[in-house]
Amino acid sequence: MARQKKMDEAEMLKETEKLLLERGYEGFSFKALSANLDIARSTIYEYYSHKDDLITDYMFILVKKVMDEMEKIKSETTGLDTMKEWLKLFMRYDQVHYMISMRSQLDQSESEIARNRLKQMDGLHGKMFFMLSNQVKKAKELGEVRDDLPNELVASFFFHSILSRPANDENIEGWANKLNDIIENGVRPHKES
Amino acid sequence: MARQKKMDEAEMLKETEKLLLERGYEGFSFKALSANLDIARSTIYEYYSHKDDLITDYMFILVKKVMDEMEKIKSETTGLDTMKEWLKLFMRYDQVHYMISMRSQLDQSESEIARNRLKQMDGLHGKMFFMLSNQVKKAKELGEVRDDLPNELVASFFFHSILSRPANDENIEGWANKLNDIIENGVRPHKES
Amino acid sequence: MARQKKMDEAEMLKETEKLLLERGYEGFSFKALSANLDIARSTIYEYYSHKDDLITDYMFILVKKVMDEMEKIKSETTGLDTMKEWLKLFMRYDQVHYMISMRSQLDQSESEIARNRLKQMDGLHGKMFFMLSNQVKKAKELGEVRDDLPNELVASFFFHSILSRPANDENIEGWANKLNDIIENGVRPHKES
Amino acid sequence: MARQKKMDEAEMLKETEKLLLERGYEGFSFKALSANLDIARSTIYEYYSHKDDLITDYMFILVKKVMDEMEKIKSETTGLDTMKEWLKLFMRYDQVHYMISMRSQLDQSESEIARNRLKQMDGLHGKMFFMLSNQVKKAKELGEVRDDLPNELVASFFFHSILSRPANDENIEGWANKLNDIIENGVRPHKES
DNA sequence: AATGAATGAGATTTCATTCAT
DNA sequence: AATGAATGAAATCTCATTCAT
Repeated sequence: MARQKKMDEAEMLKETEKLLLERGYEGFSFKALSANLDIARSTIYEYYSHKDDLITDYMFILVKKVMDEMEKIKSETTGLDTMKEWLKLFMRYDQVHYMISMRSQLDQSESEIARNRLKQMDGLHGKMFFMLSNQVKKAKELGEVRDDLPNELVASFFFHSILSRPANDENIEGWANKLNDIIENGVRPHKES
Repeated sequence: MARQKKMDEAEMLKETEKLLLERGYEGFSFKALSANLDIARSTIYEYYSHKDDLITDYMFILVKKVMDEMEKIKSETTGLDTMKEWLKLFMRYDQVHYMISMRSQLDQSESEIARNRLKQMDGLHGKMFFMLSNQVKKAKELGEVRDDLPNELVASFFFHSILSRPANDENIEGWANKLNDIIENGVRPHKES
Repeated sequence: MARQKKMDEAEMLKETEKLLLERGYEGFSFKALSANLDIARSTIYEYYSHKDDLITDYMFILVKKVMDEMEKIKSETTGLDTMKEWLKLFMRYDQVHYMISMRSQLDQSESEIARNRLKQMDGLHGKMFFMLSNQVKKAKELGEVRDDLPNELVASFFFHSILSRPANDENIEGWANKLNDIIENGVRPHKES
Repeated sequence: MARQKKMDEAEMLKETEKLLLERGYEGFSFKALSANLDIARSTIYEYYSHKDDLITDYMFILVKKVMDEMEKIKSETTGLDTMKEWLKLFMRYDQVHYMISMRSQLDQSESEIARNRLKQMDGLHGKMFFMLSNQVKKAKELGEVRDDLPNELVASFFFHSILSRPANDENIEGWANKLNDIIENGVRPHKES
């Protein structure tokens, strides 16, 4: 995995993220990366022997970070509150959605290391969804979620809802609340109101 | 090999869609396309002189088709019912979401034709969101949607909700109903129930 | 040689000249030609089965035309007067110089017909220079040209002098006179004047 | 095959010249060049990212070299003597004429670098003609050139005269003298002789 | 550790040319 | 005669990757 070298690997991953977001998998190249980092192209190979190794490494670290923060949040909150905090977390890491859409292109990678890391990532991803679903289950037990809805569907709803961005990105907190509100209460006027 | 047989352009677009979904923008190549269609690579250039021309043509036709069906549905239904039918429509055309994520890579296309078609597409896309938002507004007037939610946010919710797929894709109709139910009523148990 | 067809072959050659002058041998293509003539690309093949056949045909006809006019002028004038009239002729057909510079690229043509026509052209070309040199010889006999100059060199001087164009192309006749004056009398002031 | 051995850029330009003279702009290809240099085609792209970049680089260097030698000659001679030495210089660099005829094909080059270098070249070219004309003016002041001839026309005559090659290329010096003699004194016998 | 140099494989694209109608 | 359709060959160019220093 080639960690802890002298060259600032964190910067390398940061720049990788930037390039991936800007240009997508196809536009991402060691040529561009080395130019942005102002190092020789061949130097990157001292750290990652394949393009896909770097990309999957970046992706894995990203998902891992999200997971870790999810765990932390889970230990501090309960029920739908946890879900709401997770929602905010997903907002902060909204690249994840883009990376997921990119993932499929890596499936046929020639690098075994990359393919292996993808499997690990899928594992994490699965775990993440399990956590989400499980939290829904707990919220149901607390009476916070309707019993007639499949856990996975509700979980997925929280995860994808952040794709609905308001035109003006102003207030993250307010946006999170709105999203959460819709998911919890729906768009119909409440009966009693 | 079948000289003189006029190429079936519909088939070409079909195969284009297939390849784009399978491999993404980067993986899509005239080489692969020509192999799948069993024609010479250069033959494709008789129809589309740039790779991006073909891709944007496919995308435009796709969005147009969705738009047309949206119009039709709109003329037959009202209020949230319209939204629900649109939801089902989005499910049938769920490639649209993938294509949207691909769109950004086409921005710097060297083909002017492609760039123009992208502009047209953006126009259609804008119109589509306007229709969605407008329908939300009408639903509000019918008292079907809470007044405190921004039209665009609700619209966007309908559009993106279909990304929440149940594990087992069995029952499209059932799934659509569930999604719609969540959006309309939220995941919390109703107070009175 | 496929002459006398219904399609206006003269127009085809005219357009060929235009394209060759505009874009050079490399830029000339049946694709562009057919577009300019508003006919199908394949139609051109009814007249010329190879690109180089058309080009060499055009060139040959051009050189032939110049030759014919040279002959005519020769029959009407004598000595340096003939040379002067030829000079004007070369001005009217100044494409010839461009075509000559293009000629070498055709040497390795795959079309035997084209290679043969090149040989014919070279023959004409040789004949043309023979006529020029011969006329110089006759002018010498008339005492109009210095005896110490090689005929070929003087001949060549007349032929190439038209490449010296005045900045403002205004007056062709005046220009011709100036050129002729320099060739005949040189740029030094005359001793007795 | 000789990895790591730094490419000799001078040799690259030499071979470029050879190919351009042999085959013209159209016949010139990186494939042929790489074969002649016994390197991989892609290696050339490490030095010049566009075909036209290489060609214009070569051309610019060529014109620059001629200019520099012109300047040197100018500082050592005066009047028509300078012109005569320049004439010999043009003979040594007679490729220049071929390159000029090629120039127009580069006008629509897609490479901005190439287009820029063309502009620089045009600048040099303009300067060169200015030097020529200016030298004619000085020769006039010395009484060596007739006052009734436009400077530019005389200048152009010197420049193009070298296209008149004697059949047998034997004696460069003798040829130069003949050309110069014609330009200075004309082809007519002198009155007093 | 880092890098300059070189390369091979492949992608996009253009055209001359053929052939059936 | 004329044309629509298809094709093969080649050219330009881009990169991931290797290797010697």
